[in-house]
Amino acid sequence: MEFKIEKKLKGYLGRAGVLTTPHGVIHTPAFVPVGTKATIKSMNPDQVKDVGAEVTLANTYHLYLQPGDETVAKAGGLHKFMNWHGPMMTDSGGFQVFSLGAAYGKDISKITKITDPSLLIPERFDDSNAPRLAKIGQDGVSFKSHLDGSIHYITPEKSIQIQHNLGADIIFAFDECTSPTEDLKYQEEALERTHRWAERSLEEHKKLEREKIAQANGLASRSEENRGPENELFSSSSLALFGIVQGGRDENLRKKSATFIGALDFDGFGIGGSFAKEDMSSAVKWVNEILPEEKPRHLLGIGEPEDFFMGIENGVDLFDCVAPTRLGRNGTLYTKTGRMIIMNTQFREDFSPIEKDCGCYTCKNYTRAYVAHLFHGKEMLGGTLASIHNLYFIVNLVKKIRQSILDDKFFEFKEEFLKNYLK
RNA sequence: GCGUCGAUGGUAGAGUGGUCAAAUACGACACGCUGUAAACGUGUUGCCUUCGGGCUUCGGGGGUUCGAAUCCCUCUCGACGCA
Repeated sequence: MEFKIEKKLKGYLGRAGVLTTPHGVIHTPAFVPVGTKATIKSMNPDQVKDVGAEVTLANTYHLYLQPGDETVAKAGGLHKFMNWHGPMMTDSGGFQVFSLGAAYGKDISKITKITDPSLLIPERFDDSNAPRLAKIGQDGVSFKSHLDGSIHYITPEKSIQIQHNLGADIIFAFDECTSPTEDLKYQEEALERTHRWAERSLEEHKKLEREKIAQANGLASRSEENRGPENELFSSSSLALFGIVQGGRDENLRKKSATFIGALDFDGFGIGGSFAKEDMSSAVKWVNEILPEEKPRHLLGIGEPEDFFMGIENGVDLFDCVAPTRLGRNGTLYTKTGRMIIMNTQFREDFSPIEKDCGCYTCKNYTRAYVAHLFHGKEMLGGTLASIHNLYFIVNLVKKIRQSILDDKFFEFKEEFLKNYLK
C-alpha cells in the first residue's frame, strides 16, 4: 500500500491524495460504502461501482460468524467471493464491542448531542443486568452470537487472523469502541485496553505477513520459472494494517491515544469511538495534528453530509458510514436541500426525479412517485433505487470536496453546500 | 316462505353484561436511523380538550338492567340449509 499526498488545504490539516492498494487506487478523501456481510445491502457490485465508489468495507465479526472466514478463504478471499474487485477494507469487530455490548437493546448512538438530556440520567443506561451480547475481558471480548447464541471469544490476535483469511487490502486493529455514556474513568481504562490490543494486533499482523512471505518464497524457490513476477506477488498479497485511535470526547485521552497509536508501525490510522456532534471537529483535529502526516487516516463510521467538510478540513482521508444505504433502505433520501422522506404523502403523485440534476441511475430513470410506490408496496427495488441514489449522493459529495481542494475552492464549496443542505 | 348463523373503528378480526373508545394485525400519517443485531424501529390513528378530562360510537329502531358491543324484541342486509 502506498499513500501520496497531492495537495494540501493551506493552513489546515486537510489534503487530497492517492492511496494505492493491491486491488487499485483510491482517490482521497473518499467515501467507503459499508458492506458488512460482504454485500452493500440491496446493491450489486456493478451498481456500487457505477455510483463512483472506489473501495468498500466489510466486517470481520459478521463474516466470521457467517459464513465463516475459512469459507471466505476457500472461496479465494473476499474480492472473489463477493465479486468486488476494487480495494477493500475490513473492520475488526471493534464496533460490535459497542453495538452488541453497551448499546445492545438500547437507544444509544455513538454520536450524541452535548445537549442530550438523557445523558444526564446515568440510571437510564445503568441496567447492568440487561442482556449484552458482548462482554469485555482483559484479553479480548466474549460475544454471544445473535444468530444462534453460541459464544465466541475474540482477541486481537483472532481478529487479525480472521481478517487475514478474509483478505481485504486494508484491515483494522481490534479496538473497543466505547459508549458515549461511559464516564472518564471508564474511557481511560478502555483506552489502555485498546492500546494494548493495538500492539497485539500489530504483532500478530507482522507474524502473519512474515509467514505469508516465507510461504511465497518457499513456493518461488521451488519453481524457477515463476521467479520474475514473484516480488509483485509479495507486495500484492500483503495487507495494510490501520491502528485505531480512541479516547471518547476527552481531549487528553484523544491526544494520548493519537500519540501512542501514531508512534506504532501501522500503515494508516482509524479514528474511532464516540463523539458529540458538536465537538467531533475538534476531537478529529486533536488527533490528526499528532498522527504522522504521511499516513492515511480513516474516520470510522462517519458520516452525514455535513460531517465530511468537518473531517476533511481536519485531515481525514477516508470515511465509511452505513447512513446512505440504511437511510435509503428505510426510505430517507439525501438531496442538496436536506433529507427527503419518500413515503410522505406529498410524493405520491410527484412525477419528478428525486433530484432534477442528479446523475444517478435512479434519478435518470425514475420518479419520486414511483420510488414512493415501491416503498409503500414494500417492493425490494425501492431499497435498491434509494440506496443507489444515496450512495451516489454521498460518494460524489466527497469527490466534489476532493476536487474543491485541488481547485483551491474548498471553503467556497463548503459554504455553498451547507447553506442549501442545512437550510 | 321456513330455519340457522352472522353484521364491531380505513380493512381483516378479537371481545359476548361493568376493568371497552374497544385486543391484535394490516393500512394511513409522522418521525428516527453515523465502523449495520436494521428492506428496521418509534409515536399517532372516533370527536373536542385549559391534557385533568369531556362527548358520541360496535347494522337501524325499541326494550331489560344501577350499567349493554355483549341479553331480549323487531326491522334491514348477508351467507348457508330446507322447501
